[in-house]
Amino acid sequence: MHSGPVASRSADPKDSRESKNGGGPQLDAVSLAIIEQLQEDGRRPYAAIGKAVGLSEAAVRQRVQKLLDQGVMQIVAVTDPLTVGFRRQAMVGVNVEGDVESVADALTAMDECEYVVMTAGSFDLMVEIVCEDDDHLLEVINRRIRAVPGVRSTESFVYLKLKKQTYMWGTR
Amino acid sequence: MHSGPVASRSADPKDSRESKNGGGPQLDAVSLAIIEQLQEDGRRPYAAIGKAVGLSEAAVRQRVQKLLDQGVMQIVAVTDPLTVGFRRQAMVGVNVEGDVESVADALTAMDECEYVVMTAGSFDLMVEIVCEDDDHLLEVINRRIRAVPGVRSTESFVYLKLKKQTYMWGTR
DNA sequence: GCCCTGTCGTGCGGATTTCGCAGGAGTGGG
DNA sequence: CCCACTCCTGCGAAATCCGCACGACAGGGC
Repeated sequence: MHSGPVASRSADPKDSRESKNGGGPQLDAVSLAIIEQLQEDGRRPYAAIGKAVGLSEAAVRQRVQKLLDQGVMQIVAVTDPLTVGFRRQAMVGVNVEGDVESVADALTAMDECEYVVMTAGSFDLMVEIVCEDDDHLLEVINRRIRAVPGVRSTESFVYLKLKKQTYMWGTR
Repeated sequence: MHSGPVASRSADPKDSRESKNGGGPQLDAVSLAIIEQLQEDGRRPYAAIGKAVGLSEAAVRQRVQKLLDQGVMQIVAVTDPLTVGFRRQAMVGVNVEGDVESVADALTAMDECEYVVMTAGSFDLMVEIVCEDDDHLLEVINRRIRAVPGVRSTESFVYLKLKKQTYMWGTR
């Protein structure tokens, strides 16, 4: 009475690239199910998760720990920044001349950049900025981001109201 | 030997608007500190949090529960969608004629829209889309979003690579 | 074939944490 | 002054977390 099709484990021991981004280590169905459980409630007990996915409590615990260590997933509290005292946010589209990735790395290093993604389209990069007030936002966009070598131009979209924010990937 | 400046509690009993968005219920310093703890590790024990913020275990537990109930914060697992099998993502800028908020509500109702925000700038709305493949993405953008009444035009930015994704608001 | 190695799951205590409840302190209104 | 309300504390019972040892299974080298 174990589980059914458990642990096909396509993982290749030699091929353990934990690059945190890019292709990814290819999760099996059980790990996916565990992640779904934790997306519904990040504090759900391991035993309850085990019951839901057909694994023992200890096995779930080890898998979760590994997913955490590998950086595949993180369990965190998320909030509406406006509620927590960050009054100005913006999405910034960036156009780059030269190496896009090096610019992306420079932006990634900034604390105020909460989200950095390389895109196809009329922007090369999209960056989400979280600031305390207008002065702070102005400084980040006009002084810091535009000062990065390779940045040709930027366009800003100041947030007026956050309507939706979910983390239910895979739960559909 | 309690704590020092605890519980100034600016909360006004009459003024308990828990609108989930917008102004917000004005968190005090202690709740902020609790959130910071849980942003570092969503599974941190209440007792450890209590020690860090100068409160008893039970008090922390009650505060966390309230923050959860009010929708100020949620504790969840977050992942890189690419790792979890969602191979196509895009940010979509939307221009609206008429009531922006009703369009935003319509987009919010779509499962594939993971993030919806009203903005100032050359777009009225920015929407993040998470899809399984190109067909799926195409359908969501060209059929569903553009079919919403009031949508004048859209511009898409397909994700090539996610460079940064953090949840450390308030931890700075 | 055989052994060695590494990965993964299970079972089992003991320490820790969570949870529910009752009580006390502080505040504001009638 | 009393009442209603909110928030914090303390405590005991139940549930959970955590480390550890063992067995099962697959792959590589000899």
